[in-house]
Amino acid sequence: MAKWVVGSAWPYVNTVPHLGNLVGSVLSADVFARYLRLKGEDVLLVSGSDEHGTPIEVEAKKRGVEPKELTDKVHAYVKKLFEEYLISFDNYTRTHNPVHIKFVQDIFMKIYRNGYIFTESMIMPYCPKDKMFLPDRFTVGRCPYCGAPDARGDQCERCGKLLDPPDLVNPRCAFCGSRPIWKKTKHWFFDLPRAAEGLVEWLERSSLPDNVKKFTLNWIKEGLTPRAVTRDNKWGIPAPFPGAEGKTIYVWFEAVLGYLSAVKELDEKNGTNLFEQFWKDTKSRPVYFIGKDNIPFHSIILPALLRATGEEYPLPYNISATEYLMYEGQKFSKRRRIGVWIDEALELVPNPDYWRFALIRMRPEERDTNFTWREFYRIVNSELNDDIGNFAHRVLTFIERRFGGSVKGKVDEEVKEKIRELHEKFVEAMDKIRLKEASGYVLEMARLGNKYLNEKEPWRLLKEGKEREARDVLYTTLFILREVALHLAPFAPLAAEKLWRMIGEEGSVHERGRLGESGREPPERIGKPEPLFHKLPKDFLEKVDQLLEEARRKVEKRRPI
RNA sequence: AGCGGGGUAGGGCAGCCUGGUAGCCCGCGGGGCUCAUAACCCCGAGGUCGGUGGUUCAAAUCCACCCCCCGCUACCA
Repeated sequence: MAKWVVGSAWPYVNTVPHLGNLVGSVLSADVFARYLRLKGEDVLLVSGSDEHGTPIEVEAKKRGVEPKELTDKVHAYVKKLFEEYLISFDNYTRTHNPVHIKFVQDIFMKIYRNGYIFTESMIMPYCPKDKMFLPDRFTVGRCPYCGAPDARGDQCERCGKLLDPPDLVNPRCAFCGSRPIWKKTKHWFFDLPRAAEGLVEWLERSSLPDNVKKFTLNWIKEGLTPRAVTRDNKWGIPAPFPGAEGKTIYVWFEAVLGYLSAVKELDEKNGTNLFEQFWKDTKSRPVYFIGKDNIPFHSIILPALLRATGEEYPLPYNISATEYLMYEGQKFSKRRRIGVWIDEALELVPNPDYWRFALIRMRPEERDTNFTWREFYRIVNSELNDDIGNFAHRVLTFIERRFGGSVKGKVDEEVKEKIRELHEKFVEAMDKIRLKEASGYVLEMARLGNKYLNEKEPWRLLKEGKEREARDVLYTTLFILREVALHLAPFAPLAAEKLWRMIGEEGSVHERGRLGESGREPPERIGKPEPLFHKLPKDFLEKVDQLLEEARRKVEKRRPI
């Protein structure tokens, strides 16, 4: 039995996550973690709010509150939302917690002592009025190429040219508009090229997915360079290096360490010894769920950081980097209000199973995919409700009405064999983290059941007095239903549990190791049949824009940001 | 601009690595069944696989160039 640390990218709390964020990281990680538990593996699912960095500091400043005050609220809000989506975190924590802060400082001091940190001086724009160094994008001015008046220091949005702050004509501070001065500052750099030595060999031999492997190898081929790990921000983790007072650790270099500190935090809370078991054993298996923009931080930088401590940590066992979910053909955009945010989604359609299943069915595993309402409607109404829900209902009501709720017979061998094949395909896909593909096999099970029922026509058998044959047929479809519940569990936990009870099973379908019971015969006595799902109304597609507007208005009142 | 990923029936996607009658779901047309939440099952129509050129007996699949979309490109997370 392996030890798995399943980590999902840490949501940055300057905003509420949208559906694309959800499917790319947290939801996918949860589905995978649930699958592993179902297989009987030892799993820790961890993530948390990424709350340091300039954008938060700026937002807090704008509101006249302390950054902590702001992130307290957003963290609580987002954490509750993930609970509503039934994300089964073992620890959903935050980067501004004492355990993480100390852990990060310890790690960086080890790296420092091992000689992977050096300093370099640089000249940066500094706003005398706000008393802070200005990150590139917070210095604005006239673009030297196209003359746009509000070009940012990193790039001109009008002509797309990449800039450096000194290029700007009449530069000014993005917050107060005053003219920045150029001031010398010192930063601490991480010697990534040295720390990453040997990682190429690991990568080439690793079984990481093609997109991650290729991207990373290419990234390395283009040449690794030392990266600045300190910032002149106030809001963040104080850099522990001698002489670095007033500096903080760049968020990217500390948030990824949260996968480790989150486990440490569990130990401190519960007096357990999980960190040793899950993080200090090189045979344990860290798996990360991230978006495609995030690959090198997980495939290179985190491993290099850990390696530079001189201690032994497991390398990434797998990294599932999804492409992007688009919204009706466009990019999700907070500013332009394009898309659906996770609080609005539940306000609009309150059942988390519907969103979970639909999002996994649209999961951008190989390429960008498109969230469309039409597709959402199709998945909920036709896949969940008709194929699965109605199959369950027709089987169970038939057993209730014609057999008084109890049936026992012989399970069709051919069906058993087909289910076994689907189960194997399911496991294979899941192991490769092809969650969308795996969800398809659950549907195939239900379709197999529907087809079997249509072909065998037990209602006709009863009329012809062939009661024993009818019993065999119904017991066989009950067998299929049991498999549907089992395999649906990671995707739609509520419905799977309900179905599990309705077929008369004991305990919870989510019990550890339950997937190993695939192929067993179902109980004889069923529970009370009830519809598993309900369709979205026929006029849903015509009304959805209006409904979304209403949901958005409601949700915005309680949103902290 | 450079690098990476992608462009396959009306919609959503798989196939491409390991060339050889183009596949799945929805929608549409026809039929069947009546146990079921007007659900289910079967049959059918619909694609010159972004464009051009090349390699090959044979290309969605390999190569080159072009067009469009997405991401990354060191202080934005």
